[in-house]
Amino acid sequence: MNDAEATAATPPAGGARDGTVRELLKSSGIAPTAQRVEIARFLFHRAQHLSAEQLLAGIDAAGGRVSKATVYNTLGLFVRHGLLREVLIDPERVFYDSNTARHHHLYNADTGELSDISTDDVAVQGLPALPDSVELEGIDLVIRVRNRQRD
Amino acid sequence: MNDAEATAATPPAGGARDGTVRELLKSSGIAPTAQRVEIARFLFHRAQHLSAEQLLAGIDAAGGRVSKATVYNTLGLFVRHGLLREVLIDPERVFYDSNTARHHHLYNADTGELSDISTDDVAVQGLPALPDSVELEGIDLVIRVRNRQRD
DNA sequence: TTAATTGCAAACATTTTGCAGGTTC
DNA sequence: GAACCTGCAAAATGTTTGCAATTAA
Repeated sequence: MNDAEATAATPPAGGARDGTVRELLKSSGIAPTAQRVEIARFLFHRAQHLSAEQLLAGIDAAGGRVSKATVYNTLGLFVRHGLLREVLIDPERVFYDSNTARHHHLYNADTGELSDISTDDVAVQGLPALPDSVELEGIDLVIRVRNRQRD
Repeated sequence: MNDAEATAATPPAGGARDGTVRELLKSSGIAPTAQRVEIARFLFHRAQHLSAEQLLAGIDAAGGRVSKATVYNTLGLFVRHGLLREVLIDPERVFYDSNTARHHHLYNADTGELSDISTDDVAVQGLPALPDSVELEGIDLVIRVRNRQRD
């Protein structure tokens, strides 16, 4: 029910905009089809957090024409290729973060507002030594807050 | 498809076991119905991470008789009363952590194994000053790893 | 006996899938 | 023209809800 909205903090990882998007995709080993370019343009224009539905609606509103299946396919593809980061904050839906630089999140459960926190401000201390059998995939830090006043 | 399994690290928050569960519920302002006691016994017997489905299956296997609706109702109730903590790690389903003491998580995306990390080992440094309008609800730190070797 | 709780089944929302038609190199 | 993509609609989850029957204080 909450509307998670992006609060840009740092520029998009790839720094890709407009025509450059095609290059970004190619250099990531992704065939730059019309739909993928459309989606990438929308996503990487600025750092933001979007659900699949929000993305689809946004592209629609911008006059784009991409099917739901392709949106899901493409989001998964971008995540696998490291262009996008999944953010699991709301059990109802997955959010996709077009800022892939290392950073953390501040989430207001009441407003649904999701904002970035730089690792300069908040850091994780004392990472455990990982067994040789595994490798670090990522560190997800979410600071959850809510508006003051009890139920 | 992964099976998230618990790796106990610290004893259950309430330290409740057997008959004491009834007291735990009462002192939390929860009417101790047969089903809730059943669920609480199962959950708080030890620190663990369970999905709703796993909980239901576990109770079933133990000879208990609780409906799916009641499982979901009760999990939500326990979370609202602070007896349980939601863990959002897998977009497919919510996990519930019966260890409500402050701690972090280590998640192996390949095996689905989820284990606790003490705040003595890994700590978050430099919490931002929060505006007066909000209060801290919690800090979720997940260290994601996967087995070595590429796709 | 009045309010709260349970269980069933149906309803929901998000995400995935099968497959026919298109596109690309 | 062979492999890959797209879009539609249907299917597959996990979770919630409506409501009648049951239980509890």
